Amino acid sequence: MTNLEKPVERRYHHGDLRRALLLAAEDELAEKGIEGFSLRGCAKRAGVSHAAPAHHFTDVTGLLSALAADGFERFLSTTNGRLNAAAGRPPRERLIAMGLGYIDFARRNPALFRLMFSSNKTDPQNETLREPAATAFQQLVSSVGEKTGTDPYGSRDGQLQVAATWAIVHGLAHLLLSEQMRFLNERTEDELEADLASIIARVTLP
Amino acid sequence: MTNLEKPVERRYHHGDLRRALLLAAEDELAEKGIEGFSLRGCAKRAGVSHAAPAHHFTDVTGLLSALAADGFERFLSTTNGRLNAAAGRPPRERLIAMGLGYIDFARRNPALFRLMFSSNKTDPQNETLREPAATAFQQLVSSVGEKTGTDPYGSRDGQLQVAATWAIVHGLAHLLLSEQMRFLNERTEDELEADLASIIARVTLP
DNA sequence: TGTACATCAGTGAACGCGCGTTCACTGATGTAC
DNA sequence: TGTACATCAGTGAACGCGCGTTCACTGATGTAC
Repeated sequence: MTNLEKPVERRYHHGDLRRALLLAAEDELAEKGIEGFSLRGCAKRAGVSHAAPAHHFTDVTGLLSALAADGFERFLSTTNGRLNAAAGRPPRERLIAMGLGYIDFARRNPALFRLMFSSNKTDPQNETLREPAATAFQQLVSSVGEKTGTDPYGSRDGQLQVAATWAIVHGLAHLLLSEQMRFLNERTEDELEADLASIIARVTLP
Repeated sequence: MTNLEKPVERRYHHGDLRRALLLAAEDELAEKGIEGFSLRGCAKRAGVSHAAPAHHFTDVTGLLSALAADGFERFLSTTNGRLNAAAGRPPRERLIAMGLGYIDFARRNPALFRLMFSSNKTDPQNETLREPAATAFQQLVSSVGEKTGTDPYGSRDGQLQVAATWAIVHGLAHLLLSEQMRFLNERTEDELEADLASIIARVTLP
């Protein structure tokens, strides 16, 4: 029996515990929510003693910040995917597509979304978190700029356009997550997508 | 020394502990946030043993639900105040004024706002919570109806108009609370009010 | 290729902490007569 | 007006729990020679 045939389990060293812990943390977060999240729970999911995470993340905040950073990267790839899928369409349509991707991400990863955008459990100073978050914001600014043909930073109106776009999309995401707008939550997937697009369109007008 | 001159402190019975606990809970929430909130902390603030709250609220969820219900009532009076202050103005302006009240409430009571709208620490089935929450929603629907001159429930477009208004205002509130849109958070109060109005206006067009 | 050794990644017991809840109790209040 | 008594609102000790963190340790890995 060669080493290759040996079962992976029961090795003293994990191999890639950092990655495994991030995956475990995401499961933990999805199941328990931010409020029920615990480091010990993550270690258990990763099949490792509860003191092990300290070797990879200094503390809970470190782990959650890393998870949020990871979330922003996936968030970016979701919105980027929508932008690319709409390549060639008018900038306004691409902006709406990106907004739908934003909402889609929030609905698929509700707890992670809350961690990224409304939690005080991450460390906003953390460089590995700041950078992807800033990139995500920059993508939005670029898309608005592409649509208006100007640099949104350059004018008050440009800034307001960015804010309005972000706000409506962000608001829709939160409302859907908290299930507080019954007639929106009761729509079928297809109706919902169409309606969300129609709502976002109100803000992206000229 | 008559009883009236006696200090209020040190009475075995509190008199109005229920109310005192709600006030204490609000302080606790504001200082510790939802995640750091504890029943014992509330009891301590109210100057009462930590087992006392059980006589008025069955458990933490009960206390937080009552607090959220109270929040919705104050929320309503804030938005109502804005509506009244704009009495006589065109419906569209009144709708915008209400939206500004919505955001103002969120900024003045950030933790309470999160408790009301994004928390799973309240009991949504709780009747005393459901009723004021529904009333708040109904107020929004009415204001939109007043503006369009129709019953928003009656048409898809009416529903979308309600959703869009709520979403943009809700999104702005969340973005301001999480301080994730720098150029918005950096504005002065007056600039901010004007800009928020301008953003909301984009959605309330015809 | 073999050996010595430093470094690294994990273990598991122990710590102190604050939490929500339970419980027998006690002091105050209100009501019936 | 006085008394007996039920009910109510608060006390404080005790419970068990899960948490994050610390610590001495051990087993595996990688590197220098």
